[in-house]
Amino acid sequence: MKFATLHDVAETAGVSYATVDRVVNGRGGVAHKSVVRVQDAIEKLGYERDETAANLARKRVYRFHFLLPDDSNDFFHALNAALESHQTHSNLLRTRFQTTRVPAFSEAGLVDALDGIDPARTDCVCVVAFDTPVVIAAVRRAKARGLKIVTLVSDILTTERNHYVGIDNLAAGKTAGRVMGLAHTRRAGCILPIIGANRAYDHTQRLHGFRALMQTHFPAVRLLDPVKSHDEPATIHSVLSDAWAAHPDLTGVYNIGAGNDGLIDWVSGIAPASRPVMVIHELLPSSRAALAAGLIDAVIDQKPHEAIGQALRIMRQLVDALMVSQETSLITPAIYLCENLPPIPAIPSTPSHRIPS
Amino acid sequence: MKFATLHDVAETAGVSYATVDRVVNGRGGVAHKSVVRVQDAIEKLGYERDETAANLARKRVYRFHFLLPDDSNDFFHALNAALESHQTHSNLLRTRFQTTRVPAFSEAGLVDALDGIDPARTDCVCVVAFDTPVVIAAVRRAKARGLKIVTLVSDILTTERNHYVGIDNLAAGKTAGRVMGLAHTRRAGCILPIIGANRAYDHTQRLHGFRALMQTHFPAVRLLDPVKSHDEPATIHSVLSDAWAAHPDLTGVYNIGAGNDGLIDWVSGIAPASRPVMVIHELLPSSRAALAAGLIDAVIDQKPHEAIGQALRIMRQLVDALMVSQETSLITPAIYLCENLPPIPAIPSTPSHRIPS
DNA sequence: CAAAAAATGATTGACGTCTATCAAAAATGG
DNA sequence: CCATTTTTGATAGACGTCAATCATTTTTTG
Repeated sequence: MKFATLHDVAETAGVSYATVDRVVNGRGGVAHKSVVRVQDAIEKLGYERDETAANLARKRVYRFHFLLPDDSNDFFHALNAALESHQTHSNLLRTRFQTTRVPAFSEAGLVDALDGIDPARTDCVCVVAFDTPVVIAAVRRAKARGLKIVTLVSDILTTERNHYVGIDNLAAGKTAGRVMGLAHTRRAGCILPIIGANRAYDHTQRLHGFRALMQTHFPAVRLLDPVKSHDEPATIHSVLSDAWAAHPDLTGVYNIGAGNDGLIDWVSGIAPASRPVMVIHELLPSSRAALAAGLIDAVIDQKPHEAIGQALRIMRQLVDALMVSQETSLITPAIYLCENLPPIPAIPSTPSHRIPS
Repeated sequence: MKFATLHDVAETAGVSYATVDRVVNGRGGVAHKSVVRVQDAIEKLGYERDETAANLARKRVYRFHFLLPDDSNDFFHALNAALESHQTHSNLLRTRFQTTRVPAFSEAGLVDALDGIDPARTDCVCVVAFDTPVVIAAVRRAKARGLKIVTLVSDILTTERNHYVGIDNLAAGKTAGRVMGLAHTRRAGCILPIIGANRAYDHTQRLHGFRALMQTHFPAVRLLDPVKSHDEPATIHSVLSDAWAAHPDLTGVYNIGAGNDGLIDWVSGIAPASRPVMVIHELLPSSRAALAAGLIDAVIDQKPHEAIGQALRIMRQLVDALMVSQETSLITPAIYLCENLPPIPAIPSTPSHRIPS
């Protein structure tokens, strides 16, 4: 039941270890018949390279640098938590992390951070970028220095980064629409979409998806014009009060952006029997609690943990230089109702070495 | 930017490597002050054990044996596929798999398979068991031989296995209920639950959750008595035809068990505008296609891939003997609508060694 | 203070792979 | 057949940890 080693392969192939090494590592200078014999032996023994030993010998270490917005935005908190969770669980994979908080929405801050990354101590950068010429130029400089760039959550000009891991905002909006539509099966209604700002590309994408789906599949439901919230709880609260007064027939609210605390605050003052169907984004402590309490109906979540995991996988592949296809990995959104809330992740705190008792 | 090694720790602690080793591996016989110095050095250097080197040195190999029902049931196919997917991706973790197909519903077959597992070549068994005295006795014998036992999907007497990884069927039923309820927001309705058989514990659990949720939160919706399908497509088809004839006001169908092909077949003959809301279980090729085609509304999925992943994690922990708490890990169900279908997993086929071109 | 016990040091050979070097053998060409 | 070239063999030192041994030093105890 032991694993076959390269030495075993050499023995059953009837060649030396050196030859086997030349074959499996593609060093060339091996006669065809020897290649065949080695491959046959590998096949026969079911040999699988022990990647851990290989990485140990190669001294390969993945050095990743994350640039995350230093935003009060809940979602980035969740993203950060996801990153930390992955950090503690990925010591198996010889990965070193560095994280820099970049002032939110600061072009200069992002550019500075990018320019400050030393390719001598970093292999790959994962950045929540935005698509402006200045940032793109900084990304290009970083790539010229030999760094690999993965954009996260928010993409830039396709040709300049190596990969994008993100959220399929169109699908997210459509999913929200489908949930909302489900709640309007065989009945008319009136829905208020709330958007952070028109300039937020991801928000317009979601709105677009939401609208498209509602219009094709639920034409009996009336969509109000989206109102802007600037992602601020207080604004959302007042926006909702106004809308509720102006449209007594309101049957649904879809908050596309952040600031859900204001929404939750508002809805907790509405009679449950008559409150509109509430669909929001991002599963966070507050939205989770509101969902569990029955104040809102559905949360569309971007699965930050999965996004980070995906990013890490791709970053490793980039460093290993076995990255050819796919330039973008889209995360499909999850739907949470109050009955399928995932367990609250336990606090890691796993020392990698045993402390004697 | 290099990683600190145990030798580095020894040096900065001013002790020998041997002492450091004794500390971090808890071998005892170390003076308190030395322990402190080592711990301080670890802290100072930010040392983290290189698990890959440790596992290499330990020659630790996880040898897992899976006993899965050899059922035509779609779900077990999915489970099997998930297992295979994990197999190809987990060569990093020094894990050896063995899988035995056990004749479905055959107590004797399961017992034979369990008794046939040699503890000399297996560390941990993952089994889809059922809770009968004979099976429990076999599990007890296996444990007595030194094997660790993880039950999957279907649990047995709690005290006899080491861990249960499974599906929270109550939550699954409630989730289905919530989805169905959402589709009956502010309107009455009439729903037909279809069950495989009363004796299937998981089915009754789901039904229970479904009922409880509907009755408390959607009292205006009438629940018909559940009809039995024996999980057979043909039966489901005829059951649906009958119900549709008997209850022209039917607004929802919840199929708790398998046999969805019959359901899909039936629904494709109904006018989309008047068809009931269809909620079913398990995302499989056929149900996925039906969802995408708009023939059904929601699929509640048990995430077999995650379940297997969870089982593997726990099995490793059991073998490492760092398993104390938790006796059961419940998987929360996922909700799939046609807009948030996950990408179809790519075919792996990753040779672990490079083949020269 | 001597004897026993406890703690520490020094060292070594795995584990499976990578990488490199040097010598030896086999195939090739003229 | 000799001189090249190509292909192979043999070997050794990493990588970071585990596990074990044996010798030595320090501390404790009576």
